[in-house]
Amino acid sequence: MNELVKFEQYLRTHGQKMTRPRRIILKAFIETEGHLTTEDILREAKKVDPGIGQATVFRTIRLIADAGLAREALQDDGARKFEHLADHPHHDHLLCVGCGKIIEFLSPAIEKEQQKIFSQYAFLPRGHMMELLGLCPECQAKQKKGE
Amino acid sequence: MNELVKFEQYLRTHGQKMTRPRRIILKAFIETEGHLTTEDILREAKKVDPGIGQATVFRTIRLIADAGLAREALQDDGARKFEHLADHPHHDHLLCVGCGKIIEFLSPAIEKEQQKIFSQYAFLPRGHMMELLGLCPECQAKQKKGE
DNA sequence: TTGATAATGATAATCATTATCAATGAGGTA
DNA sequence: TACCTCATTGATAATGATTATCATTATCAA
Repeated sequence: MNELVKFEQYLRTHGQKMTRPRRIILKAFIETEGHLTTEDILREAKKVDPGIGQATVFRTIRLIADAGLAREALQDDGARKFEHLADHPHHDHLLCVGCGKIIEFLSPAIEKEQQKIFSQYAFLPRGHMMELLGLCPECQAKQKKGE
Repeated sequence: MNELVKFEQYLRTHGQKMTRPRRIILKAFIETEGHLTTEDILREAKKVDPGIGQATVFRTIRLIADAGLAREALQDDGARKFEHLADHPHHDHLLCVGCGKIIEFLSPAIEKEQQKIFSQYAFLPRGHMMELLGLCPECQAKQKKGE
C-alpha cells in the first residue's frame, strides 16, 4: 500500500496529521474500483469503523485528491464521484448514455493533440477532463427491439 | 431569431406551449454569450419582466437544452452552466485554473481521433465533453512575481 | 507525559435543484 | 367570440449534496 505512504507524506509536508479515520477512509477508497460517491466511500469505511462521520469523508476525499491520489470524475448529475489513481494509469472515459456503463480508454494521439493546444495558447498544462458520450452496442440493440 | 422558431417547433411537436416567460427566457439566453448559470439567465430575463420566477428558468433551460439549442458546460463546481448553440459552431474549452478565463478552440485532429474511439468500441456517438485545464500566460507571470 | 493544535462527529446552515399546488394562460373548438 | 381543457406559472416548501460550526478528542513533537 504505497498510497498510504504518499498520503502521510502529503499530510506531513502540509502541516496536517495522519489519523485513524483518514487511514480507514483512504484504504476503503483505494481498495474499491470505479467511480465512487462520498456515500459509497462512507459505506465502505463504516464496515471498518461505524463511528466514522460523513463530514470526515468529505474532508478526507478532498485531501486525497489534493495529494494527487484521486481525481474527480465527471458528474452526470447529482453527487460528485471520485476514482483513485493507484495502479491506474491516466485514461479517459467512454460513457453509455443508455445504461451508464463506463469504458476506460487511452488515446496517445489525443493526448498529443492536447499538448499542441496548450502550447498554441501558451498555457501551462494542468490536466484535462474528457468524456465521450454514446450508446453502447447492447443499448443500441435494446432500442431497436423496443420500437 | 431563428432559435425562436426552432423552439416553437420543438414545443409544438412535444405537446407543449409557447408562452411569454419562455420567449423572454430564450431571448435572454440566446443574446448572452458565455457560460451562464440559471441565476445569470434569470437576472437577464427579469430586466424584461421582473415577475419571472427562477423555477421557470430551471424548467425552461432544460427544454431549451432538450430542443438542441443549448448544451451544459462542464461545471468546475457549484451551479450548472449552459451555453447556447446559436451561431456557435462546435468547440471545446481551454480553462485557466488561475483566473477562470475560458478560451474556445476546435481541433479537427482530436475530433477525428474521438470518432475512432467510438467505432473501436462500436458506440453510437452522442457527443463529448472536453475541457483542458491549465495556467494562462498572465497567471503564470503573476505567479512568478508573487514568489 | 504534556501541551499546542489539528481533527472528529454531530448537527445546523447553505446552496442548487426539484416538487407541490392554487391561480392563470394558451390554444383549439363550438 | 366564448368556452373548455390542460399545460404553465410563480411562490414556496422540500430535497439532497456539501460546508460551516463547535465542543470534545486525538496526534505528535518536545
